[in-house]
Amino acid sequence: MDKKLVSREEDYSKWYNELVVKAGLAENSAVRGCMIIKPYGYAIWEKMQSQLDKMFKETGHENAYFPLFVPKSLFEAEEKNAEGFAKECAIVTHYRLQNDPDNKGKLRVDPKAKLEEELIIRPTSEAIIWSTYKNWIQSYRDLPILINQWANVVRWEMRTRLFLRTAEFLWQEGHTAHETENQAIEETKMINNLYADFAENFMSMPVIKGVKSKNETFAGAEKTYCIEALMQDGKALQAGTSHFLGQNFAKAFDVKFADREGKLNYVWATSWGVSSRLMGALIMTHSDDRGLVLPPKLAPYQVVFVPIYKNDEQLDSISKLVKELRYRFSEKGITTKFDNRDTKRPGEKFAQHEIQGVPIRITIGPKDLEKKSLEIFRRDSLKKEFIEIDKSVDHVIHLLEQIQTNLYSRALNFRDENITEVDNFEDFKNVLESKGGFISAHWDGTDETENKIKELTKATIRCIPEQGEFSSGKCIFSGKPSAQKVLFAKAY
RNA sequence: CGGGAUGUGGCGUAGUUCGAUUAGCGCACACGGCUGGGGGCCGUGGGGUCGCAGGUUCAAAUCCUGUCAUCCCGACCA
Repeated sequence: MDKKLVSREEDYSKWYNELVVKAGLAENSAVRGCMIIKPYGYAIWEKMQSQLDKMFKETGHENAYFPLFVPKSLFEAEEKNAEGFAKECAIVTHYRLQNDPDNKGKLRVDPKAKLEEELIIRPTSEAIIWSTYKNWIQSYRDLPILINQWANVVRWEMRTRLFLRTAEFLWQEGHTAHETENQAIEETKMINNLYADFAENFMSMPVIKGVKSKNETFAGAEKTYCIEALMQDGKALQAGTSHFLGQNFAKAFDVKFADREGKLNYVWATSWGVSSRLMGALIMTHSDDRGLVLPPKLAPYQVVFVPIYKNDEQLDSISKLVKELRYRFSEKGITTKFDNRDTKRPGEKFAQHEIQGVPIRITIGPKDLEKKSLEIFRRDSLKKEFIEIDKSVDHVIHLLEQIQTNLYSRALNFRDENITEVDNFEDFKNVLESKGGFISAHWDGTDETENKIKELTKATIRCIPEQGEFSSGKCIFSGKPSAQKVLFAKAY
């Protein structure tokens, strides 16, 4: 099979890029670091979006939309947040172009159109949102505010990678305001659990829930909760974060409310987000050498019908059957597509749907019509079977469930096999070099040790896990006492 | 911003060391036909002036200078 994609042993990033392009998910744009999301990729994103949106709404959140531009004075209000993002901001300084007198047919920036105050293109929206919340909140009766926004943000990254890191990306960001510290913390945790639920039950991607070390905590947050996933090349990927912001933004933007006793208090805040990076996570969790593998719950269509025919009469009778089947499938909530393009041959269609990760393919030809059966192919195991037409609907329902859980358990096995317990720094380095994956080890809790390990090995603390072993021990690097093991890994 | 590399039809490339036919090939594309149960076959055809600017030369994709862009490796990050 010389036509398959670059094999796993070869450069993983090349493999990843080729896959993204060949599957028709996205491509690089002419603008450096930016990405064009193609229809098929966007369809998957929309699936994720609508599911997450539903989950947010079920937990009491509403959608709203805030401006793309953040005046610099607002942006710098919360100092830590501003400092954290300053190095990667795109800035609007002018609002008009004019004909260039020295260069016919070209335009130039009109020097007279300089903005009095620069506008930052949001790298995240805390600033603009909290400057707004100030006006919305007077009393505890105005709380909580539970708002989510679907938006694009810009972070001027040095090095980019399709979906995983692009200069502009799509995401959702939740921004909530609460009466008490406890309520805000509960919200932060609830959202992190919601993200984990989404990752595991919809993306079939196992994640580890935990808290970030101080070093890795979001700029401006008190505490960052996260979900961490492991990719097939042994690198970790931060899949979602939920931040407890304390009163930092309330103080920076002077957002006070009258509490139940009539006293003025700063409100408590959270923010949380997942981005189009989840697309990258999805790809890097399940794909194989034939291409993308999609969990049925996120596939733009779950079943594709491919007809095989020699003449119009054959196609007609196949089409008739497909039409009926599609109707029966859609009654059961299964999404289908009939690939009756006359411009491609079956073999090419098979290959294309495999690259695109369609969970189930049903092939129908004259032989099947005769035998009243169908050829059903599942993408995850690459196995074919023949099923009687009358039993096909129930069978496909069952198969889709199986694929969904099979993908999860496959990924879970891989993940668990790649968590290594380590007791000393030598082993730590060896495992990191040879095997990769997560390394569970004791850490003394200091920034200093964390930075030193990062410097020496490029591994960072992905999270302090919520669950697992809590026995105390000695830090593998400094030998100082440690309360619990934390997870290290090289990360995207 | 530091280190390395590369720019040749839509994509991938050969040619560059050592200057010389009409810049070659594969894929893709278009047309015709055979086909059709895993990226099939045959034939025909269209499309490039070699990233850009300048220089050397009888002659430049090839040599020189400058410039722009992209990619990879670092630092930074969801």
